[in-house]
Amino acid sequence: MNPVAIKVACSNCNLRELCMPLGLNKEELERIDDLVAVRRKVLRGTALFHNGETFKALYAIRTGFFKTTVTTEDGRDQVTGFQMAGEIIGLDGIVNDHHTCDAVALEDAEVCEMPFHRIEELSREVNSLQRHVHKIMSREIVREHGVMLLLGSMRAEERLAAFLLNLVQRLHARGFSQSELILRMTREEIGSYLGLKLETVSRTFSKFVDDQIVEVKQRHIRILDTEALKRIVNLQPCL
Amino acid sequence: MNPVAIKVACSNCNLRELCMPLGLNKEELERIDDLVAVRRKVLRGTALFHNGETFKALYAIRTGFFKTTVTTEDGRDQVTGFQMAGEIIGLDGIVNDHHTCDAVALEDAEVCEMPFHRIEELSREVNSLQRHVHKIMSREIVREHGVMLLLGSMRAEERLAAFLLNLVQRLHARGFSQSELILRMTREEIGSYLGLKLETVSRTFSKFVDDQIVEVKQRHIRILDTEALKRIVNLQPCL
DNA sequence: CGACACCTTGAAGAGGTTCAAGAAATGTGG
DNA sequence: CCACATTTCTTGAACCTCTTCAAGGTGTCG
Repeated sequence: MNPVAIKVACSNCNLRELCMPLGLNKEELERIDDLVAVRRKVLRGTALFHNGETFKALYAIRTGFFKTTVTTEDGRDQVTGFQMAGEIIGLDGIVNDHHTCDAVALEDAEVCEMPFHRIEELSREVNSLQRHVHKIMSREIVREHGVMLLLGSMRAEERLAAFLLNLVQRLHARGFSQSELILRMTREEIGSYLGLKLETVSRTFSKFVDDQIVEVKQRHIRILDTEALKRIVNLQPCL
Repeated sequence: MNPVAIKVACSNCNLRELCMPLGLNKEELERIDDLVAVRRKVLRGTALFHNGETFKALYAIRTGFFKTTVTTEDGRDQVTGFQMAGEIIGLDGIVNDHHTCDAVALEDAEVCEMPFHRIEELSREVNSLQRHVHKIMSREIVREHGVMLLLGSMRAEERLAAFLLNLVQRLHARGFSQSELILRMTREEIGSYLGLKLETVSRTFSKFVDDQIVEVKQRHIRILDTEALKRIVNLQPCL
């Protein structure tokens, strides 16, 4: 665990608008640069942090793709989210000074490590940073409400449709295609996130292919009919 | 919508240790008193705030019991949590300046309304308050991870057992019995929270009664065998 | 006391899981 | 670069858990 460390600057980072507040003046921007202690590379399959580890920093993803998972005493685990460039991970560690989930890179990744004590210091002085931190945490709470809704009340097809729409929407916001994507995770990981078994995920993909809603070649997905996916998500169960 | 408003002080509130940071000096305590704009009474069955309403404040529950729910376009809704005295609600509204869920009182309640701009102001100056706000939000994120685990990977009995253990533990922390509790919510609301139908909740209660794990008289629950509940939650599915 | 909301229980049915086998892709070492 | 091992994905069939539909019971409140 000796990460490659490179000194960097937010002020000329092209992801700034994703992970940092807008409308900062020059001086504030320079101070924000000091937030990032180091950049760290995280190889595919390795963890950025583990459940139980001491919490020291939040991480802004520069490149790559992560999953976060929680685990029960008896070894079951649940994927709680997939994170991509510009998103922040590590918020779970703040409460008890220890992380309560694992963050694992699903492809080679690079993150900006921002020591939390510095975030707290600086956000006392830069109001827009304070506001930003609050919004990021609130956004995560709201996202999780959505996942609870999905897990609590949707059927397999609805879950997978919602999942695909969400992924493609976030990718599109980052300049990628609205209709094509490459899944960075296995069927099993999708299933864990959606509360389904991997076979069910696979079968549901196959059903979507039959219905000509998507094309699936392994992890390469092409969405043929976005509207159909939206209809599936919003579909009233029966009446 | 013209709530009963009473001016109050945190400094002599017996719930202070639940909703406010510890170890404040006299001056800080006095300033924190100014956080609470008003107290508001919320009658059973009425909402403290609604989905879509402008976000202005966080609320600390003084007395009573709430549920929060999110709703889909097509009208399905999901209970995202039950909140009791000393807990904070409203965090969902920070991201977009609008609430994204409903908070409804399940029994007559009283809350302390804390305008969020004041919280932000004061937490720039009182470090322990800043830290406290961060922890509250992080705690909510971690709680929701737990719910995702429950919804994504547990079976009906495990869900209900986990639910009862969680409720009774929180009640115990507030000085109530470790073994007796009165449910403030219907079977349907429990079911919504746990991703089950009300009939399944009812049947699972009945099974627990058969197994002499609990006594159930409507909403009055007596836990006879806490260990059994814990075993059910931690039970490995098969192997 | 009667209306209404809430809860329980039964029987039938559906959706998802489990188990199993095979195919396709990926990685590894010679 | 190819053969082989490994991981990942797909598909089928049987099974099981939870849901749905239905009816009746219990409790509460005007």
